[in-house]
Amino acid sequence: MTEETYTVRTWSNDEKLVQEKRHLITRHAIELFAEKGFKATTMRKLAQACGMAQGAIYHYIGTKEDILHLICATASSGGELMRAFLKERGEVSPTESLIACIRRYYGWADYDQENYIFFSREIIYFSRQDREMLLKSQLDIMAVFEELLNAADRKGELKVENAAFVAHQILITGYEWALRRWYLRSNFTLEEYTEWEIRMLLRQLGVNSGVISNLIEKSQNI
Amino acid sequence: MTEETYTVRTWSNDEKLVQEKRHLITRHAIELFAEKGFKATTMRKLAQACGMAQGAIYHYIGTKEDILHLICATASSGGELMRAFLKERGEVSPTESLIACIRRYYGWADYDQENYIFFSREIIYFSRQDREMLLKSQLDIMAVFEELLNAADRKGELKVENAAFVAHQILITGYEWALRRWYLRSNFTLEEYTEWEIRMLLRQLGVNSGVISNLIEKSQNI
Amino acid sequence: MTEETYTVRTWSNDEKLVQEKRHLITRHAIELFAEKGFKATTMRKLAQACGMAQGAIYHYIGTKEDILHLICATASSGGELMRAFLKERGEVSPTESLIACIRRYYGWADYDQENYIFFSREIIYFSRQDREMLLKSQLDIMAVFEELLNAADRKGELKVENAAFVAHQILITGYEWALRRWYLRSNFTLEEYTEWEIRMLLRQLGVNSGVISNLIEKSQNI
Amino acid sequence: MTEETYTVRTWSNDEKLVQEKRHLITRHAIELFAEKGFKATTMRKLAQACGMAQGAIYHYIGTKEDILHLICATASSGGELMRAFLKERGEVSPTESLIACIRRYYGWADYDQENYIFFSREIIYFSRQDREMLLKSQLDIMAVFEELLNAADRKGELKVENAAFVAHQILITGYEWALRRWYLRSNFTLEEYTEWEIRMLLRQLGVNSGVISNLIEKSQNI
DNA sequence: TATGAATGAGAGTTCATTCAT
DNA sequence: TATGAATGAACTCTCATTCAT
Repeated sequence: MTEETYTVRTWSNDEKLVQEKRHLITRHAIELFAEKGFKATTMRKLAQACGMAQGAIYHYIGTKEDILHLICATASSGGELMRAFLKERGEVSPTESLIACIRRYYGWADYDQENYIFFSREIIYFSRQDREMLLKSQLDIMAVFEELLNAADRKGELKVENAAFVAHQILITGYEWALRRWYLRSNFTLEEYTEWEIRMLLRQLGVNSGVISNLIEKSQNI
Repeated sequence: MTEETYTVRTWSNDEKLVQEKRHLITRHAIELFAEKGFKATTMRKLAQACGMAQGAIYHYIGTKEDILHLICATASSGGELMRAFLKERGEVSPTESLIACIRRYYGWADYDQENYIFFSREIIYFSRQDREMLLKSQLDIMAVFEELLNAADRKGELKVENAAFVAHQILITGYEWALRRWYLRSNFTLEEYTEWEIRMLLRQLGVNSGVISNLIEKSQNI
Repeated sequence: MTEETYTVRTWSNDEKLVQEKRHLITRHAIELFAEKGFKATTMRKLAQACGMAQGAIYHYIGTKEDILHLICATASSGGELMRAFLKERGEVSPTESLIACIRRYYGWADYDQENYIFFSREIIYFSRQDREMLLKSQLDIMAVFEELLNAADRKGELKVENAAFVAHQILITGYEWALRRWYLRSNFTLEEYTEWEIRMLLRQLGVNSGVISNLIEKSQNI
Repeated sequence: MTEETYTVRTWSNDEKLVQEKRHLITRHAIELFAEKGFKATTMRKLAQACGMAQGAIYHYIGTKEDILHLICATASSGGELMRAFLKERGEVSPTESLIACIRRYYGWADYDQENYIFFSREIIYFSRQDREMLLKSQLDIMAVFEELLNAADRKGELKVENAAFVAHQILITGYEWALRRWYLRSNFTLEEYTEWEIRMLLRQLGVNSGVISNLIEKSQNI
């Protein structure tokens, strides 16, 4: 958990109200920023989308940039979510866990597409701290993949030479689904896309074809 | 080759000068846009960077948006370049050609990093035509990879089940190098990154380990 | 009544305030446009004249051109005003009505001098619709004069050969008072100018000198 | 002849060349100014119309405003032209001369329509001196009409009570032809318009209907 | 003399932010 | 606490004018 390096200004003392309104604001902000971009989204439009007066927004935030920070703060715990997901699923073979995590991550990428687009596009407007936080989140996710790969290797389920590279490929393949979904969809459903990634991945890690098919089939039934 | 759907205004009749100045402008624009973003880059700063007066820029372009179009127009011939590259290299085995093309493309991604970042970030500000042009360029490159994969398959050099997916992965892996180089570099050089991609790729296509090593070694001597 | 073909943008929902501010803006705009011209009047100066900040004006209008339209919209009901005036005066002889209308129109021309100057000068900057609206207004006024001339003729009060031409002359004589008042005043008061016009007019329509004097005297007592 | 109160700058010593170029410039300037307005006409467009380089214009004039002055200087001798025209026609009855002058003036108004529109519209951009010069020109023309009216009155050809007012009306009727020709033409040809003015004028000056017809017919054969 | 690239002040307009109500 | 009118700095773009060639 990164320390909150700066506090977003508010005029209100009612913490709960502040949370509520900030949630409202960031929710609509992501949508608008993803569509039109941070700079091209005016506070007027954002206020309108939130059903608030222009001035009202400034009761809960200090500046437009603060919104980015708030979005960041709520959206930067990828690694933790992944680990929580793993724990919840309980003990299975590392390879099965890996497959489940890929499915999970690609599902998020699809669901949070707007966020992914938004973060990749507006990254320059984030503060250094926020940028680092976002990077850390992605590295965290990669670390999870890497650990699972290594664990599976140790168990002899597969053979990985460069876990860092492979983990990176798993991540970007999911990430690019979010970014390019709009035209990838003419070739693949998310399900197909995910399956092909898993299949190709396991094949390059030396897993036997029959085993791959079994693993995939098994993972679909979850 | 898409027809140029609109002409960028200029007050000059000296075609050569126009080319020169536009090159100057786009060069600095890419740099600034990549760093600060399109909206956040002011024409004053761009003019300054170009060593021109504010007004001077407008001799060679009509509007700020035109700059995007000019950048696009010069950067949207990926497929053609790739095919030209292939032709120039002459007849070799499809697999060797594939490897050479991957090296070539990743080299471009590294060299044009700023462009790649810029395009992925500022895409929303492009006109529909320009967006389509850029997409077409990427699809063109993917098509080259796909064709080579299929050719290699037909020759029995490898076994590909879903050439479209694999081509997509080759592309995005190169693309993401450009986008994430700043932190990937702490793990890989471009050379290493490219080699790992080639190695993983061939492995998942069922190429024998020994052959892979040979092919990679061979391809390095070009 | 022409339909309002386009709506002028405003950020305010308070209709009354919008009306008020627009009135303020157009009032000062006419003054400045009449003095310096539309193009030579800057929005900064206009804002200053209105006692507003530069940006404030744009809460109530969309563009500088909109001001022209707003001015137009309020000033293009000449014919209706004239007919309303006629109705209000009730039934009198057409000739007497004609004389009253001339007095009325010349009075307006004097009162609205700035408008008249402004319209005649800045006409090129008006939209086609607005131009047509203004022309229609003038033709409407002419039509009133023409009808009264014909009615008077039918009643045998005077003899008119070309009512259109005569109506046109009545109109432009009033119109030119507005435009040239600044030097005409060294020869005539508005009162004298109007009387000479009426006198000359009736004379050319074959009205007996004695009758003319009576009619004029009568019309002065209103 | 008004004294030239200020000299327009030139870099050339070749007086003839200067005259020639200035003529070229003013000729095109009138056209463009009449169509688009003084402010809306750019020096670039003017230079283009003249077939000169932007910079070249500034060899022959000092500023854009100078062009207005130059136009003025060439166009402000209405009274003299009228008197020259009278002299040339030789001795005829004042009334016949009056009619001829009206025809002449209305012909000019038609021919020089662009000038008339231009002067009436752009008057605000003229210097005080130029404005006075232009006024003087119009007053000169009116003076000619006034003198002819008085002479005719003295000869008993007609009866004029207020020669100044009548002269003013003759003038503005011609002037308005130039300004409103674009829609007046749907009702009158210039010839008809002029005849109606003459007919109405003579009638209001107490000239006998038969005589009017004779005079008009006679005047047409010139 | 002619050219047209360059200059930069200043135009219209936008918009994050403030503050009286 | 909420409103939205007001502010004014800063944006993109224009254009009369200059000046090196």
